[in-house]
Amino acid sequence: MSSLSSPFLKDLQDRGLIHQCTNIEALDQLTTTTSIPVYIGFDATAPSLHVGNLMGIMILRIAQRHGHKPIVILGGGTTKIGDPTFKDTLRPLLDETVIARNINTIKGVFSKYLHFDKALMLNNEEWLNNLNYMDFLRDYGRHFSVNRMLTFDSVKARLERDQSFSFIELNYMILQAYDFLELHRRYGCMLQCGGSDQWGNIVNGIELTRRVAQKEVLGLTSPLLTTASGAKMGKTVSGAVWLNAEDLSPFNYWQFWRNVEDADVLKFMKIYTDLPVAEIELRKNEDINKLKILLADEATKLAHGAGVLEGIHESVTGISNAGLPVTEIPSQEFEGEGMSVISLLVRSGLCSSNGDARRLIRGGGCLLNGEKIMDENFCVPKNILDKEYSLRLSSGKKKHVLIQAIKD
RNA sequence: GGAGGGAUGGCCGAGCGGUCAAAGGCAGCAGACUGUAAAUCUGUCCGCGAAUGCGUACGCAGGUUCGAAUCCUGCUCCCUCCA
Repeated sequence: MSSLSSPFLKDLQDRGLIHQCTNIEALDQLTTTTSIPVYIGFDATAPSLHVGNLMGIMILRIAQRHGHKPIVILGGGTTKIGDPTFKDTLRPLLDETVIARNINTIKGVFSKYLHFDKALMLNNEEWLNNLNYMDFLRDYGRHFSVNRMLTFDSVKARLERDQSFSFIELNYMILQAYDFLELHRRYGCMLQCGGSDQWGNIVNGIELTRRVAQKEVLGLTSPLLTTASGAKMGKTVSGAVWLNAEDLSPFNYWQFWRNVEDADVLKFMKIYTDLPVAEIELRKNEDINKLKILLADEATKLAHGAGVLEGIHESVTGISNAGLPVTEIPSQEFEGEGMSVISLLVRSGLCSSNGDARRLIRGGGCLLNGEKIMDENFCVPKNILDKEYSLRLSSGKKKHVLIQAIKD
């Protein structure tokens, strides 16, 4: 890949977001001279998006910044089928109403990252639902070579598994290919992006468009990201790192970025923040913890708005508890004996069971307003609550919640 | 269609009538060190209980036995070899 002239592609390249392109010269020329619609598809299998989806979102954001037009496809139609790509088993087929509800909430997440006055969010159900099977087979099905489909790594991987690979799954890639063609027809879409695992699916769409519409559309994939220690991005054991405040508090989102491994900091800054690459390069020798805070701030700002940062900083430095996730407890529960810490740990979600809470306390990991609690049976008397009627409960030094007593 | 082998805790994997809530490893959680990093070390790691303990759990359903993850019967799913 010699020198690129398109600012958009240069930006992507500088940020390490380019893995493969079907025709980089053509794309470079196209994006240098004109503004094009760029599409990425997202699954609607969950009610929100998580950090694993964030790279795609950021690519669209960068595209928009350079004057191109992002098209977000929420795969309402394709989600009904389930992407078999590199999966070992058939995914459970999701109920339509669940998918519709998911799409609705996902829209909210997206609007934080893209300006939809100059971008589109579409549900591919719009065209997939009305397809007539016979017509579809005759008009499009004949352009797909099964021999060829079977050569794709994603399919090969699936065939090598012992479990059966059903026809419905083989159709996923056909429908995704059709999406691209349809987007080209309707909106002049020229480029589909995706993770490198989407290469085969993207190429199919390009070929279909060439055969049916005699147009050359393009594909660009990004590297599959793992953390320095090899874990998949955006997945932790306790679950996905969600981008919406309902599923993951801004404080915990911030903590996720704050605790990234040293080796990942610069890479993540380039991918997950708006900071100019030049500035990142300039600052790369600064204190690593300062950089992590910068990363956390910038990433959190995008997902939750700059407004949450002050509270988070105060919570982290101990000035206040303003940014902590809150667990409300009716104040009368503190009457009499007081409220048991074990119960507070469980109710706040810091621990998964009473036993878990007990173990935490035994291990010296439970703190109440910064004071280590060593007695498993400790009960919080009412007078410990400060004037705000609240207290800070912590599991270790990174996880904190605010226990808020409420009067009824 | 025939012959064998297998299914164990989030994952991998030992156990093959009692001492098994089930070795070991990984992942997780907390502690120590550091820097809210990595590596390392320590503890912990089904639920309830302060605890002796109790309840659930070794693919599913039954059975034998004082007692079963371990033996028997049937079922489901997987693997290997032969046709």
